[in-house]
Amino acid sequence: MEKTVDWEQTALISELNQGKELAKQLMNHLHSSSSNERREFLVEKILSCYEKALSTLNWGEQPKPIISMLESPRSFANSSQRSAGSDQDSKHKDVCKKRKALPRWTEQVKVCSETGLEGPLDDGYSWRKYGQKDILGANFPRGYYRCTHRHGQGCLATKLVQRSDEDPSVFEVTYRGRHTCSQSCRNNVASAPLKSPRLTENKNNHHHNPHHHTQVQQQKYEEKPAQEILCNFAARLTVKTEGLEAREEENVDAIFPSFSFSSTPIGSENDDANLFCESMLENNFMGSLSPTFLSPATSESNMFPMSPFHMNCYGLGHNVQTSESDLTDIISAPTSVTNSPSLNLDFSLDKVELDPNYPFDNPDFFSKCLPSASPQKKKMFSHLAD
DNA sequence: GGTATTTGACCACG
DNA sequence: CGTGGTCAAATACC
Repeated sequence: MEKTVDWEQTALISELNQGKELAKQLMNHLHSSSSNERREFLVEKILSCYEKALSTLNWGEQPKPIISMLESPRSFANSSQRSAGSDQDSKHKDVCKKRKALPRWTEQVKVCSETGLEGPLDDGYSWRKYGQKDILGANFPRGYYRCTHRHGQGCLATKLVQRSDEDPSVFEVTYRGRHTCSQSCRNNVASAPLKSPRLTENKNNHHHNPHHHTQVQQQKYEEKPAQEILCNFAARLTVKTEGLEAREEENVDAIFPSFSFSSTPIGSENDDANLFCESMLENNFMGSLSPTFLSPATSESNMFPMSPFHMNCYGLGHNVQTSESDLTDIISAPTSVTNSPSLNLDFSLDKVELDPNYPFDNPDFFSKCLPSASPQKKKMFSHLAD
């Protein structure tokens, strides 16, 4: 428990420091010719920082329903073992009780509401929706997705997508289980035809959904070129590891290599790194990584030795701090450790355990992985690659 | 016709 | 018994 307290304090300090630095950044942007979008983004991040800090202080007092629900995993229907039709009576008898054993983590994916971008973004994997449920206390229904290759390859990865009540432009995506399928991440990362599951808000919910997004908007979204959508994907992405019970299968330390959980203020010298993270997000790059980083067993996993970097960008100290205990105790925290992209921006690429073979110096890298990055950012990446 | 989504029903858990 | 998670038939889409 002391660890938790220490961590809380660290997280709190980090968030507050971060808020301060972001405010400074914002001040600079006020004097420059920065776009309103950039300013709004900073404001949003600042608000988020303080929100997180406050939430940290309130730990255990007012757990969000959505988070606390994660504490009580339900039965796990191992559908691959289920037979249809005649076997109805026993169909749940052989339910695997080990759902809890599956690694879980949550991402908060923020999208620009004004872009008409709706629904969870493509994360590099193909998902098939298998259910939708109105959740008590939530304004929006929760969507249930499983890997398309469940039957073909027995991939048990699933995810839950819950639109945030507080900020409808935020989707909480809870991944569960890792991909054992061999679907190619790289294809999806590079030219991800943005999958657009149908709106999760539906007729059951429109009565309390003031925005009342309809199929029309959905259509608009679907017709948008992926690049444009990605460009509009102003992003906030949080990854919360919700359970590391998978330790029984793999060494967590190996999954989460050491990284700093620093509260080093973000100076101007870190702007590059900041932009780097941002750009990764804008191109949905991180989203593609996330399902991967807990999937070292997947043959594709080595494609993205970026996980530590990912965590450095988004402050996943949480995971390491709590890897020894059942994280479900921690998960009841009202919010994530942080969803602030710049928490740990004092990294250097040396620190990060990047695969030396990772093709940063490959000209194709930017065109393939960062198709919509601006020339300036691409240039900046080149600089970082050096 | 194959594949994906919707949706009501069922089930397990607390 | 209420709730979240899943199934599977019906439906929609390509």
